[in-house]
Amino acid sequence: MGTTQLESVPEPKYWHLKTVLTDALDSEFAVGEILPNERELAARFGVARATLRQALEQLELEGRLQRRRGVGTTVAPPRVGVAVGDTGQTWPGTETWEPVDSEAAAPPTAVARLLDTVPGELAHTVRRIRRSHGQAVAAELLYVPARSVPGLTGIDAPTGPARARLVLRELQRLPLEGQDQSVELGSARADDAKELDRLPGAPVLLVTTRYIVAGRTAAVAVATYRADTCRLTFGDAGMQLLAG
Amino acid sequence: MGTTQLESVPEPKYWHLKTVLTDALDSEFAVGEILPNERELAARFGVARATLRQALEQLELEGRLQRRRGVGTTVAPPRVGVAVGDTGQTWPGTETWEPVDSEAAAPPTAVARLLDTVPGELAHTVRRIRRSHGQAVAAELLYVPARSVPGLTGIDAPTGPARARLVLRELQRLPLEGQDQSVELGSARADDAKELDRLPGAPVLLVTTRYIVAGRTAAVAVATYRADTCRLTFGDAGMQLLAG
DNA sequence: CAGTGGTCTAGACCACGTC
DNA sequence: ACGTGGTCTAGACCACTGT
Repeated sequence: MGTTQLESVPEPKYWHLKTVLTDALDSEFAVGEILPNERELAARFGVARATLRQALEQLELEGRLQRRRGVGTTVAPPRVGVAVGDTGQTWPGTETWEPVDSEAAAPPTAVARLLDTVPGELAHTVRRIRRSHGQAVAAELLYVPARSVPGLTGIDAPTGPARARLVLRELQRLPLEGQDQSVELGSARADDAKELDRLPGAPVLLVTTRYIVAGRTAAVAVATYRADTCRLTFGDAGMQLLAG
Repeated sequence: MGTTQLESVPEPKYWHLKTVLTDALDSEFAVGEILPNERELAARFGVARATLRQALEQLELEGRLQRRRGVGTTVAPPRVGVAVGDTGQTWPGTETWEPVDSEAAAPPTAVARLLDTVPGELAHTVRRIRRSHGQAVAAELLYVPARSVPGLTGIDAPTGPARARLVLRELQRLPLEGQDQSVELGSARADDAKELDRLPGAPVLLVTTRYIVAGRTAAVAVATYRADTCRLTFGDAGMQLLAG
């Protein structure tokens, strides 16, 4: 960079490093290429490894790098656009989401509030995975209160995907009126992290969807998207790719 | 916590610390309360300050804490829900967004691609701030290509908010057909960080909106929302609050 | 096994807000 | 001036992935 900005407000080293690396990534590296290891890079830039890591962390957060323990640091492909909004009046994703299993469990209190159930009340809890180009991009927990699927009261206890599909089939019978969504930043719980092939605590985008049937909340889904690789799209059509 | 889990897969200290602190925040602290300082907390938990900081960082990312240099660490209020989608066929926010200024500038190449202009071509670039309860929650750059506002060719060069309002008024004359949006994780540029009262590099949610008029992209907005304090809402109505 | 990134330590100094 | 969080260092060891 040409910014020799008089140091009146000295730029942190890791910040400057980040811009240097960003430029290098743009000009000298191809997607998938492996960078030199952290000790080498730190030495080359004359900083401590912790400082170098601070810069790498930000670049990973921005989706420019991908780091894997035991392997190395590679240049990440541009983020994938995944459609999350605008499914309109149809229940989402028999193709996009892959059922994993289902059980009766008490939803977190925040979800119970949305479902308008009493805390501690059980709900069918369906676990699903969303894949894109073979990679898992999101893990979801879909909470369906018993009142929404009365046909399932005396469930014959199949397990795994079969049971999940059973709940979903019952749910999809209902006439969906609309949905609410919200997006916020979070960190991956241990189980989600495992399925998304990330470390616990990795930054994720939490998408909470409230499905409305007959004026009430019939189900709530909390989906955990990998923040490093995903760009969530809402609206008419998938947007073209962005970068930087 | 009671998890004395055999250490077969030893939990990182900062992760365990985080859960301990989370529980403490839920039970023993009120919103706005000031925590003991980092050196004290680190000593109390018997870890190095860097390790303690790793836990605090995650909690800040999740919107549970707010840290300010020279002041201290406080317990954050629940995230604010801010409506970003579903403005329908109306141009957004004469009330929510406060115009700051405007100039003719070449948009970043990613934006130029969306606008379908040649790279380097100038566009009216309007800067706006969005406030919620007095706090700045988002900074936006709205790019309007000259072709969208032909009435503004020989602009008489007012400056600041006046000029911004001029461009907006002209834009809002157009019949809006629809919009596309995408959300991704980013880190705050220095100028945005300043207006959002955060440090450069702070985690933000980047919302890119494409405004469609007569089948074309009439304008593109890139809004930078504080990821720590905001929950973006899409759809029918603002969702009730969530926590955890 | 060697090499990678992930965690952790015990210090130091700096920038900022408040008093 | 003082106390806060922010940056930075130079080490150490651990967990994971590949060969």
